[in-house]
Amino acid sequence: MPVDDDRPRRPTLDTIAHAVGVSRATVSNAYNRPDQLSAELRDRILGAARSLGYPGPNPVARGLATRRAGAIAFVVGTPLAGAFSDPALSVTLDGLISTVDGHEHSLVLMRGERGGPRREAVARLRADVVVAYSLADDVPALAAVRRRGLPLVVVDQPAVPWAPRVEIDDERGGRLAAEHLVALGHRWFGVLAFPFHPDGGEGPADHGRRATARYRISRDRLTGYLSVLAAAGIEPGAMPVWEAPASSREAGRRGARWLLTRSPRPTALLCMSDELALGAVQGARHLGLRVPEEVSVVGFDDTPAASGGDPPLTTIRQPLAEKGRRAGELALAALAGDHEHRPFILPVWLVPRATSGPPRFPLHH
Amino acid sequence: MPVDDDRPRRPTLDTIAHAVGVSRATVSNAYNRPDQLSAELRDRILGAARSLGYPGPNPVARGLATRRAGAIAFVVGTPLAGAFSDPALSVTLDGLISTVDGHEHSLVLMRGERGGPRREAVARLRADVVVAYSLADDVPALAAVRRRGLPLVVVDQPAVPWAPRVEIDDERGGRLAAEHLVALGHRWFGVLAFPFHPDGGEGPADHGRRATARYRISRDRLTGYLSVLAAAGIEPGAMPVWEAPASSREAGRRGARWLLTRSPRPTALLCMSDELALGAVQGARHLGLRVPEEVSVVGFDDTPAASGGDPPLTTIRQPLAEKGRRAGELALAALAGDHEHRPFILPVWLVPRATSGPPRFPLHH
DNA sequence: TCGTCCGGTGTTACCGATCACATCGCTGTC
DNA sequence: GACAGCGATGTGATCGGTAACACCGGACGA
Repeated sequence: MPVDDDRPRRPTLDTIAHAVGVSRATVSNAYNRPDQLSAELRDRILGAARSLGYPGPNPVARGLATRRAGAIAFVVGTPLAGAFSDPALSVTLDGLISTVDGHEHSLVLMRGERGGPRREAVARLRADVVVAYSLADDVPALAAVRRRGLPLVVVDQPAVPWAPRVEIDDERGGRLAAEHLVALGHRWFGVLAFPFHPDGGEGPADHGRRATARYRISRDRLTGYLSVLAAAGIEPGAMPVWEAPASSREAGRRGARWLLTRSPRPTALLCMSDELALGAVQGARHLGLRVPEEVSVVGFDDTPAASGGDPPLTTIRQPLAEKGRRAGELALAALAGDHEHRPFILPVWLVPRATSGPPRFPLHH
Repeated sequence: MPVDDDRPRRPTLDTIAHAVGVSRATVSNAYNRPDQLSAELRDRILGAARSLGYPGPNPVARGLATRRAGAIAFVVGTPLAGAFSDPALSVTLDGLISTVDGHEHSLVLMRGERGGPRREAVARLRADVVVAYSLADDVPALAAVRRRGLPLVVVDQPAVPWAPRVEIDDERGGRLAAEHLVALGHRWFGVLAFPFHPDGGEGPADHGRRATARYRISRDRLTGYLSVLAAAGIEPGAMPVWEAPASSREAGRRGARWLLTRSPRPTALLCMSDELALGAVQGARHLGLRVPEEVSVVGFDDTPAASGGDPPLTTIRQPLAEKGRRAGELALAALAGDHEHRPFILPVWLVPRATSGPPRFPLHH
């Protein structure tokens, strides 16, 4: 790629230095260390810069000299499009950006295809620290991050022993949801699950697929559900589990349609996200089932759509925005050389709303 | 900020060059121009790099040498948090990222506070081109972009004469929505509008505020609405217009609550986004009004939530993903030195669904 | 047999800054 | 009155690459 020198060369520090008759370092100081020179000279320099159209020190060159890219990378594993349509991600990202922005760092986004972000994209990444969000365990890109010597901060996933992380107790979240429904008297359940493997698979997930899951979150939430059901004397082996390919309403509708046509029909659906749950509510209605009279639905996350929905969704709340903020703080800390490895575990709560209630026939069949 | 040299220096091109006994340029070629050296030597170099833990050419240094930051900046004007919660943005951004990703460019995000992105953040921006999304006209940050000599691509807003842009015919969209409702027999309207000014104001918008609007989109859509109503002989002066501070359901609910308590009560609500419209539907229901029997609601955008909602929303469709993709193409083109200034205007359609119908009393009063 | 072309590699000059340190002219002090 | 101290500026090395071009030896054509 030849540099196209047809466009006029833009002014640099040198241009200004010559014009004012001082050294390059002094011009640099005018921008970066105002206390190092007299106010009068500084004004002269800045004035000359303005009239010469110099926009300030080139950030890339500065980056080389300071050996900092001046950016933090946010890496999403979600396949292809649609990543940003996930409100859980939106809210988390928003918390993150609100923390790092202003601290002279910008945010660069890197997305992955199926199987995670590309290794070579990591090699080209201009960033000082990487925040990984919702990646499968052991994606090759992470090895590339380590190879580059970049600090890594993990949100939820993947499980990386050498990286600080912020997460919630997903198993506890699962238990809270299941306990709520068991307490209401439900005995027949269906699970609308996150992906277990990064292969885009959709459909009923058998035991083998669940056991080898490469997403810790899906594993933990499912474990939470099952432990409660087992304790309540419910045979977990027979419980239908639908693996959705993504956290979207459309996927939730499809899953619910399958789950609610099993026999015996579940009276309660445990969903791993609010989007899936919202889709499940729609799916149930399409089947002519009333929520919560005939089917209870419990989500996960408590996104804005959950409380604003119709009906408002019973769900497990996790502090999404705070998760983003904490991740930002950890990233900033890593940049400052603070290598804290203690995971940050945020709380979860049950938020009962209008999509859960006692089953119509407490003793189904 | 002193460079912390306590951490061991990482290998560079020189390290590898010395180890293999070739020149720096040859190592560089091994990565960037495989055809410039023998395959055997290339393998030896790459092998040495691997065993020495060299992660490949430093992207920042490469950026300085090639005079490219290797990134495109996406600048959002939306105040503070919540930007990513807007599905219209999500979809557009996704289209954009899917285009530029893979072309050796990453995406850096810059958000603004009230009043737009900060000028100084623009000065520090490591990017080769800027994509501005939904900014008010004349925000100071744009002057900074120009000062830096960065190409600019505009999506929808702001109106910048020297920048290529992609947009829709917003006035036509407004007309389509209004014509649909007029044809159904409506005579009493309310408008749920986007912000007219970047001051976070919320409430009824009088004529003065509307006339000085700094958001072209809000201006044009409103003009579209009003032109149709005027043609139908409806006095536009009396029509209530609520200015929402953001495109969110919560804001929509609040606006609808005010609009639907005017007298005479509007039988139809023209909303500038689907999120506002979805909120309006909820607001109407809270007031005990049935949609569409007692209130018709028409949105704008046709986001996934519009079709998946309950009830499905009558709306104006615009090709959001394509907008993002086109913006990406324009950005890539600008990078390649192609300075095309013809605006890219995408089509809009009316999508009638379940939230619009004839008014209960065609001749109100 | 000699000149030329060509693939492969080294040379050298940047790219546009930052930073540690040297230098310079004053002022204040004993 | 000499010297230390200090604020203000200049010097020179460096950050880690890229790219144009020079150079070198062997193959090939005349």
